[in-house]
Amino acid sequence: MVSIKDVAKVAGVSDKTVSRVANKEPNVHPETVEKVNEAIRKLGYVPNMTARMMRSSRSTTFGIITDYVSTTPYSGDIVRGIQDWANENKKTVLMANTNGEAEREIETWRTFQEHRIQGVLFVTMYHRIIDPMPSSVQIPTVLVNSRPSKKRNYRSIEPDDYQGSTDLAKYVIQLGHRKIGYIRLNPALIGAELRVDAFRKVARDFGLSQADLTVRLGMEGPIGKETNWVYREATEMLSGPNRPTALVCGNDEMALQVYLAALRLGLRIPEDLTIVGFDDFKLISLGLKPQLTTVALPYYDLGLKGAELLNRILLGETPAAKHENLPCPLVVRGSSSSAPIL
Amino acid sequence: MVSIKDVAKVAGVSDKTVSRVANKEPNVHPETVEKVNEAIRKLGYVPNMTARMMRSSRSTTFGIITDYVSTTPYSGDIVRGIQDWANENKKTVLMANTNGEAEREIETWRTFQEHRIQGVLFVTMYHRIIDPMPSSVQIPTVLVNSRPSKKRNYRSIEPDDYQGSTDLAKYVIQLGHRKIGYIRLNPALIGAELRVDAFRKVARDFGLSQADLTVRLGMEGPIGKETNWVYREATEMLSGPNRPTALVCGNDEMALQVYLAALRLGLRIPEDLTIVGFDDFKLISLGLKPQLTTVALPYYDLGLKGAELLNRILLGETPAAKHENLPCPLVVRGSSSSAPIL
DNA sequence: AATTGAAATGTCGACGTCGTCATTTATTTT
DNA sequence: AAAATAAATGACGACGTCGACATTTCAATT
Repeated sequence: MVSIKDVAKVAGVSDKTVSRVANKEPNVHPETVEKVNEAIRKLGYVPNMTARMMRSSRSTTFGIITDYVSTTPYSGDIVRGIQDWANENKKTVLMANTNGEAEREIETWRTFQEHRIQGVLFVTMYHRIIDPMPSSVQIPTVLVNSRPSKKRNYRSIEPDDYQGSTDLAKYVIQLGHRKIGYIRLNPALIGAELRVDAFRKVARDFGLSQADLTVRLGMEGPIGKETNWVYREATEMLSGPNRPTALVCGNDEMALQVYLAALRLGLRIPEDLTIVGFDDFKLISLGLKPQLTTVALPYYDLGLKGAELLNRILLGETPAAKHENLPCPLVVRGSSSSAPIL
Repeated sequence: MVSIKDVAKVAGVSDKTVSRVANKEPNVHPETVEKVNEAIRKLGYVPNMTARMMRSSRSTTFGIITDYVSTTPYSGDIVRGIQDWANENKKTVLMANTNGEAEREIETWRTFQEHRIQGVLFVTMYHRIIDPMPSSVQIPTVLVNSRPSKKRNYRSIEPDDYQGSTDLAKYVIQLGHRKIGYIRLNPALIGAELRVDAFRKVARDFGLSQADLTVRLGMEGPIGKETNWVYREATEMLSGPNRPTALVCGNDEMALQVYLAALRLGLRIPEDLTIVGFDDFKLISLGLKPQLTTVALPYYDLGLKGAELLNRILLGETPAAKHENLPCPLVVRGSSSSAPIL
């Protein structure tokens, strides 16, 4: 591999001068710069990061630890957000996946330490509470899409499920719907709780009675292996004599089930029934006919801001908030309309 | 940061001996090993990869270059496959995403060179023909999920769309279906061509006439921004007097549209109509009711085998085939059944 | 006890880069 | 033209590790 010394020899200068040129330091004669660059080009010299890091004993690499990448589609967007930020800011990204296994997580922290990375972005695929790194490892870390358990002291970037659900609720209720069904997510997820709480709150604020908002459980069991009651619940709710005019789903996956149930029952969307989801999984939300009104999870921004936050921390700044919430924008599409006038 | 020398001092041995212990070299006195390990534990010493790499001037890092991660869900499984292999084999993974932009790709190759990575896995999210790295860069590279244009000389790992589609066709035809509709993918994708060709071939082999298999175009236009005719086409095909008893979809996304169209028309699945897809995007294939019979894309294995292949190449082996195809297994679920007897 | 071979440990330097400081060369000032 | 200052360049070593080789210690053999 061609080194700075090879370049120096060819350019007829000292290695230090080549170093200067490579790092665009001032006080190098323009002619020398030209000569050196010529040699660099000729030899195809590329600086050796490894040596650089060693010399300066600080790296420019971020580590990403993910848990269950495969289960949630699009969660890869978090990673993409990080990468884009990294690219913009001349950082490199080392990645590892734990599959949710503790042993792998420990190995990963170790590997990251060996590589002397600057900091870690701990990315979970569900918005949930976690407790990373029980070991003695001391690498600056930011949690992305999850909240640290109280005993730990990490900063985090999370989606604002509460705000998203609030906006969604207002939207649906302001469309005039008064009989609303809500099929909720697995209680194991933070988002589930936040979403249903927000919706209930808004319903109350708008004067809906207990009976106007029916909440049913759509999924339960351990994450990744839950049992799915959505189709059954939806069919049941929609078959009754006093059926809701709007069905709100804990997420888009559920909304798909609800579509199928509704169509099977001969209901037209949105004329007879308004359906809304949450997450904006494009595969579903854009694939459905009509397309789904839903709330988008800011995956990409979560990654982007997470990286940015980590960087600020590394720079010694101490950002105010412990947990930053990113907005979940409401995306109105064709599956929702005014409540039918009775 | 604590170095090998600090450990040496505490353990009362030379740095070299610590090195030996750290690398589990033979011929170190058991007592010494114990003493050194004690010191390592006490000081929390973690070997410095950077220095190791420099010393031995070879890294243990693979680079991954991806293009459009976000557009295809689950394609992240390719990356997961690579990571799992890497983890198993003590390699680290450096990642970068190009978003399909040439400039970013060039930057990425450069960065990877700076890091002196061993080799690159070039991962595309669609099965298509590409031409990476027009520059002079010379890093061993394996293409994953895509095929290099002829002029280039890369090895690749690809899904066997043809085999998958062949199996699917046989399955559907052996169920007794004789009037079959096929809604095909964007011609811009290799998979599209392979899938439809295989299906046609099998139909011919089984003695179906030209009229028995109707192929329609479901999507066209530039990748990522195509226009979608699927719902319209499906509705049209299924409304006719002589409608097919089975509808084959270029992928699962299309199958979703077909479900919606069929349900709207009051058709029962699978009693009245068999629907099959391709890809096995779980969000759809498991979300549909009944669940979708489809062909699974071996994303995870693509990554795993890709990493393995790259490693073999780095070890100096010269694997026989230029392009390795991985099987796409047929996954039979509830959306398919025997053709109704007329 | 002397000899021999193996086992255990140590010394030294180099990998590629760049910070520190020294030296040379060019430019400005008096 | 000499002195003072600034600009340009170079020599050297250290970052942490481990390969090559040297030396010391120990156990086995005669």
